[in-house]
Amino acid sequence: MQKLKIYNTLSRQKEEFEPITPGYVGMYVCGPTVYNNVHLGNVRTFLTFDILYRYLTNIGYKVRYVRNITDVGHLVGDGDEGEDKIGKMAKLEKIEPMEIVQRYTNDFHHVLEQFNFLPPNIEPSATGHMVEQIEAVKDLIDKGLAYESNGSVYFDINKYNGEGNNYGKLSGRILEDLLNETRELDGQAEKRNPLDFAIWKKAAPEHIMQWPSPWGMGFPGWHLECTCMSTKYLGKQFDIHGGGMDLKFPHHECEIAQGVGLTGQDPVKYWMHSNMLTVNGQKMSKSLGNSFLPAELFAGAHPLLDQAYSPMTVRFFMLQSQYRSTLDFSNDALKAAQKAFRRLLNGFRVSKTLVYSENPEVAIDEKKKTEIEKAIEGFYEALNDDLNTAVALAQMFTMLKYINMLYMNQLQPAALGRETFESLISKFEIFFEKILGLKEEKAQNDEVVLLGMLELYREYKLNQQYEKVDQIRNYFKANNMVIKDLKHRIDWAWEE
RNA sequence: GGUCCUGUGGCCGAGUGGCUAGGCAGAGCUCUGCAAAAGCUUGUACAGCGGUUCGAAUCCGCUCGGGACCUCCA
Repeated sequence: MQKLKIYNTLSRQKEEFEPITPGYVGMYVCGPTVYNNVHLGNVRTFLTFDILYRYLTNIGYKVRYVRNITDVGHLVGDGDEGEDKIGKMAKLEKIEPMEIVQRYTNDFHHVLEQFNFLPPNIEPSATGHMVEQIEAVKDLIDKGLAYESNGSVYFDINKYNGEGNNYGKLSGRILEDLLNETRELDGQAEKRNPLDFAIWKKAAPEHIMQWPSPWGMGFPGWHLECTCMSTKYLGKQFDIHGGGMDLKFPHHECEIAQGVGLTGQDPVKYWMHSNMLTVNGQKMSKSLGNSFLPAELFAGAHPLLDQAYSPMTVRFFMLQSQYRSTLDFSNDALKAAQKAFRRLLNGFRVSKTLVYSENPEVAIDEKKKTEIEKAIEGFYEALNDDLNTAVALAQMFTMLKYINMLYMNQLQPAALGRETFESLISKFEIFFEKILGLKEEKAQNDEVVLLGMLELYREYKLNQQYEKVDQIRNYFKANNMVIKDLKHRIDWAWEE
């Protein structure tokens, strides 16, 4: 088994990954709040964990990957007041909240599919775990770590820390500092301490998403769902919890507090946070208005883009950086990525055609052989080093060079020996397809090539070269297509 | 204001005490009917100033620039 090292936000250093149960990995990733379209920044986070999931699986772990859908409880605006995001959209569009949820869940799935992300093993939703969340609130009240106030229930930070815990340990916050910087927000009066966070919120009568509870009609606090769903499916303690940097505080901090409060145990062994995607050096975010929707990118329909970029180009582009670094999004960078990806893709296509042949005349080229073996090993080493996909790709380009040489007949397979040759080909394909999750994309405009064929057809016909004409017709026929030779134009159609 | 991250060649982006990252772009060569593709060669890069060290892009200090979190955000 590969020795994987992961940067753990909790310890602020790279740690050797050792699962709680040997051979098995439980991993939880905070999914989207489905109140509008996912943007490219969101995609980067899910890509990070897609790579992790693929890699863990590939090196032999049995992985249970849970990624939630937040469909209630995430509030608009600051603090613990404000409307529910989904409720707000539903009101604006005058449709059922569940219609909002369904629409953007579909969009989310569609986008992730385009980027070739593997689906998680379990994709639970907050509204589907209302019972668990209410039970958790009750439990926290029973344990004295939460209190009811005016129909809402808050987590008691002072009480929690008084029991020897450390709220703030994940994000490196100090309670006093946090207190000093607390702004005046509505609804603070209900809390014993401004830092206390809602685990259950009373719903105003006009609030469209609400459930009955021992504290009246209301809805769960945002942080609670992840605690309930992660522990339900992965256990009181599980291996990896991931999400974007911006969830570190307060979301993940609160999850730890809730988890510890409920079970007395730290819920997560390794916390992983992927960094932000930036545009002109600034974080891409919905509120800043500088976010790109995947669909805009694929169509090139955005003022900051001067052409369209395919999903795999973008995937490749993101893989060129390490997940803990910010990544800046620009036309130049994307164009470079497009070219590089296509080069790699051509190598992938070509690799499938390469066949080993013995040749006793050809001596083994030890230098090349060693370089290939080092590249293969280097690929694993790179991913083992906290998923350094940038370095892993660099190894792929070394492998690509030899694949191209073989393809161009600049290098004899026998010069590598059967073993190295075969491992070059098979590893390259596994790395490309299975671990990095790249794939061939059909040309969007194969129609253009078709029209070129028809143009040739027209010319041959004009020159009465009927042999060629028939040949072209046969190509079409072999693909269930026919050429329609009309008076005013030449066209093709599916054979009926 | 507090906490933290960051500044790498024309562009993107790894690295983090001594060993060529890589990609894109540029230049030259080989191959080639022409091209393309492919291969080869080619870059005195590490914000500035000082310090530690036999040796620093890498560690320390200061200065300047950029960013994140502290409030919804992946």
